[in-house]
Amino acid sequence: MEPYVGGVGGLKRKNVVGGDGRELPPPVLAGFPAVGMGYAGTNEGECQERRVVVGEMDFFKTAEKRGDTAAAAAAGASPDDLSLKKDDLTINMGLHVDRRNSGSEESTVDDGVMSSNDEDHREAKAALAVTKSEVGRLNEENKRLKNMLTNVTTKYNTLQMHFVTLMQQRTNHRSGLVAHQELVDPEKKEQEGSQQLIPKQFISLGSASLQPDEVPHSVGADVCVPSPSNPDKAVTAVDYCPGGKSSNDGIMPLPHFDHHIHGRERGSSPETHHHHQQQHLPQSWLPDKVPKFLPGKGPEPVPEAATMRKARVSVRARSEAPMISDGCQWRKYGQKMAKGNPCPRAYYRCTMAAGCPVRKQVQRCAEDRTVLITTYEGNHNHPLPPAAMAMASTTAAAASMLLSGSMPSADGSLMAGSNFLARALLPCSSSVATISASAPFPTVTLDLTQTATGTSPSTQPPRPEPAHLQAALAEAARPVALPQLFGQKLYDQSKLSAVQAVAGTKGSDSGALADTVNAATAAIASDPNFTAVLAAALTSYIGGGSSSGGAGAGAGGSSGGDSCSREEKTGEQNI
DNA sequence: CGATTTTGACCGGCGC
DNA sequence: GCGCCGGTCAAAATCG
Repeated sequence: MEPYVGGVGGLKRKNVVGGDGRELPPPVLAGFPAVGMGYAGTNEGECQERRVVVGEMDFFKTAEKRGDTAAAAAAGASPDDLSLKKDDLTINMGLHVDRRNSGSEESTVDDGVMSSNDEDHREAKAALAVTKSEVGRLNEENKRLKNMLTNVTTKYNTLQMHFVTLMQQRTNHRSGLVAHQELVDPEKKEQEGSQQLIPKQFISLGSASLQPDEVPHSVGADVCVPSPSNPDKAVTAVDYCPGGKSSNDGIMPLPHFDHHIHGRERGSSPETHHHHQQQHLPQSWLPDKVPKFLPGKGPEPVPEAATMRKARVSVRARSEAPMISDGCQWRKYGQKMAKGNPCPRAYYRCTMAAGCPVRKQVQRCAEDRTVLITTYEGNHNHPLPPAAMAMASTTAAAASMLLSGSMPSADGSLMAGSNFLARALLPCSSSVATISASAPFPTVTLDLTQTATGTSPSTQPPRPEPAHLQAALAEAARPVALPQLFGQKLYDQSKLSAVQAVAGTKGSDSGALADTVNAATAAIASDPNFTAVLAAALTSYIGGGSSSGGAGAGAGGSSGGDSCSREEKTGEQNI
């Protein structure tokens, strides 16, 4: 074994040296440098590296700010039902804010009032009159919208309970080793679930003070995580509920999602294997984890190798900052030019704990370089700060879905319905989760960019009108749309973490998960950060869908983190 | 001085 | 077998 003789680093650098003595990367490389490199330009033309640290785009801080605004809007101004107006979009949506619209309105009125010209006065009065009538109309709309919001919230709660019921049923079946039957007859399951749509189960799930034997065993059983201190000891995720025993000083344990199933993974560097060992989980959790791959039942039995893939979660966000702040600490360990994208792809690994196997790739979208694509992979082996929980939960839930073997069906019915649901439930957001099945690794993409560019509603996907919303909810609640479900604990923790991240964390004794869920429900209207979490929940929800089997290993191509165009070619499906 | 970034080399998978 | 490609390594440089 020869010691590795790595590159010679700086000695071989051929880059131009900047005026400050620092080297400048080749122009193409400098396009959108990743973290720490400081990025001063706003587009590909301004690619010079400078040590002017613009700082990361703080995903959650931004969300919080917007949340305040959105909350104010919910209290007074109108969120304008489900067919939002421009201002509402700026409040609730994307990562960009365009306030020109509201500003221009005000200036119009002011200009009129200040004018000494009679005609201008008349115009100003007319404008004021119009404004007053507009205000009245908006107030009416406010009331109407509040009612609608209540409706949506109620129905969302209903869906949640629905989910919980199904989760428990599913688990009960699994415990009887008949999990696969749920695949065969999801409709029946759902009907049963409908009949048991009772708060009792909701409460039982949410109550952190339940006796151990009262807690449905399934609640935490789906997500077994190795204890950071003792990787060999699987800990159910329920142990991580803030209402539980865990005490943490602002650091929250994370939902764990392990996509590295027993010793196979692309790229087998020594270190990678090392991480594998750290993550090695008791085999007992496997069958439960991948019910889909029970032999001999599926229409297309998937080779075991196909299950041994990493799941990835890709987040697309519009940002001029070099990196989205997701609450974790990252260390850059590489940068490569990826084929088909002039922007370099940066590789980071989590440095919050030694040996944390989580990595992420950051890359600009080739088509729209304002879009930052962050792809997460792996599981943290350490607690996370609250700010990191939302993202981690999102990725965990999404990845868990993939890991569970639930791939999107080629039949788009479920997808269509859920997409509809997503848009209905997220009227202020267009976060769209997509699943790429043909990439080497199954990838969930959460697209948070869609409304950020267009301020014109006409350019947006049609927002559900009230009637449409009803239809969406109804469709989403169809029996066929509620198949075997996702890792329930992840689902719960998604919401949990969302609320905590949004509301600044209730603390370790926040208590009943039910409260959290309720708060999360309330958060729908007040904080766009919930978008990601609900997207995760939806993703998980979809994850229980059909079982068309793992897609093949695509040819060498990259997955979520790669260019937009390629991903679109890979037959991903909208949720 | 430790942590982080930079960057060419190395490695393994895959397609031809 | 060869080349391409994505991912990772690790020495050197840089930062705080």
